[in-house]
Amino acid sequence: MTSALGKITRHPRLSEGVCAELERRIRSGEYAPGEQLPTEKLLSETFEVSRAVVREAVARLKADGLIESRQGSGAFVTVRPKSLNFKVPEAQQSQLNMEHVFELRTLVEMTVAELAARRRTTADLEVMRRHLDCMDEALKNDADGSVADDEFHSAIAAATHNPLVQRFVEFLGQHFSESRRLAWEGELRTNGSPATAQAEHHELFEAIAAAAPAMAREVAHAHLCGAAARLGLQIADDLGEEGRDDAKLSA
Amino acid sequence: MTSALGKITRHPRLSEGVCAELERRIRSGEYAPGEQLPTEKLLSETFEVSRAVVREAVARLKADGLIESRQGSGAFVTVRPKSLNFKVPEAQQSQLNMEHVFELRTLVEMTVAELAARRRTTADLEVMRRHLDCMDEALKNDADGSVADDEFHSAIAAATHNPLVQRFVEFLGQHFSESRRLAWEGELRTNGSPATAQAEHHELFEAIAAAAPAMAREVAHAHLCGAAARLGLQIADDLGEEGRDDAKLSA
DNA sequence: TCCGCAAAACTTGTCAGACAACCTGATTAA
DNA sequence: TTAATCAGGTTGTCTGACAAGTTTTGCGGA
Repeated sequence: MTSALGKITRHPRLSEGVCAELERRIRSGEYAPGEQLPTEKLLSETFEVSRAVVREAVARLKADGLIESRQGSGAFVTVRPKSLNFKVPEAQQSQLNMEHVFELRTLVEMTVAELAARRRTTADLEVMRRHLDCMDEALKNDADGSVADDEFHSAIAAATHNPLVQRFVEFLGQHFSESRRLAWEGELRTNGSPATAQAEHHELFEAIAAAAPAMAREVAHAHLCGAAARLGLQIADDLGEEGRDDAKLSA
Repeated sequence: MTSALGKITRHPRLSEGVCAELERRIRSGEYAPGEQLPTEKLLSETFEVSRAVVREAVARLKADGLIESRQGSGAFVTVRPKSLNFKVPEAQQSQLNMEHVFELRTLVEMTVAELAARRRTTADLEVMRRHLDCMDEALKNDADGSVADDEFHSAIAAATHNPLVQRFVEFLGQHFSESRRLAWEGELRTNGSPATAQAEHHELFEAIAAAAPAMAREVAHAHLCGAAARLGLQIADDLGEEGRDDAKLSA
């Protein structure tokens, strides 16, 4: 029953199969933007499932902003995919994808560190200090400091006083929460990774506390590049080096 | 059957009301992370709706990553909201919120322009050039150049050769697609806004074409600050001015 | 022929009940 | 004590029906 395309695989949740197939058809352009997609009745017959399953799949796609439905009229592919949510492709095993995520993260957190150095209040600094101490403690006791690690980065983002920026930094950070726990608890520990990272954290904190934006930016860059390297990710190194930017021009 | 008494409002889609109420309870901590939330049967009785409605609301929250359900066991609030999607709060009317979005956008696109100046190929430049010409044309003919505007910014992001970065830039840009169309067609047009913006676009293109990262960053900053001002948004101006960063320190 | 308007025919939204698949905890037997 | 079994609860799916809203149809009148 699982012919190549157009059908749905049966074993997982039925609605997920329908959902995936519908999403594929929309993204492939088989259902064009603005077009009305088949009625729930027709879809349920096509996929050989009940209408309830189709409705659940459609509900999910509505939540994702891919389709809109009007009672009595039908369901339509959203004209301008004003998808109000941003999601990272599921292919998380992909090394390349993780490198892309990490580059975006680096790109953002560098400027975030810079802004934090300009905007941080003493209250912001206290929060950072607390999480920094937590990590120091964890380092001494061979404990897991990954949570404090997360929260330290989050505290820096909070110092921009832009809640959206903070949420985005947290969002990106979540993609590496596993990696970070491994760095604190796994084999990498014996490698001295946490100690190195913590030294960088101290540098970063000092730069922000000293209200030195350019330095904070630079240190954040170094820290994130180091973190990427420790995770075995290769990211381009052309993000930093503010000073010699346009020197390259003549070359 | 009879409508809610302070529970859920009835007029919109019934499932949306349930969804909103459940999300509120989760975010408020009433349903703590990891906790099992009430059974569908119980929820349907509480809200006085059918189980189908509850299921649809739950499906949406599952799609958002707030809850997970296991057949036979129950539905649980996701322990660490590893929400694999990032969404901007719905309160779009909020001026403050839009300013936060715009600041995030500025923050990202500045560095994106910088990266584009380093990584762009001649093919990338051609694409930018095409959209730039489109806008020139639209400017002459009093036509709508907002689509080309979108695509110009997207083309710059594409020149980073990081698809995730491109998607994120497009995502943030979508939040201003309406505003941008108004700028091209509405009252702002008589104000000369599109002409000013287009001049900045040319500058940005030149900087990227000349492989001048620092200049591209600076120009992008100016362009976005200008765009914010034209939209009546007030965003902080402490994002640019790389050169005199640490001069402030002594002050 | 053309127009206006009401009825018919869909389509989505909601409801109700039932069964299947699955998990959990308690009971019972070895 | 330990292991198998059973009963109850929970989500997943199915079926059929009606409510609410939209679109098309078709008829009567101009």
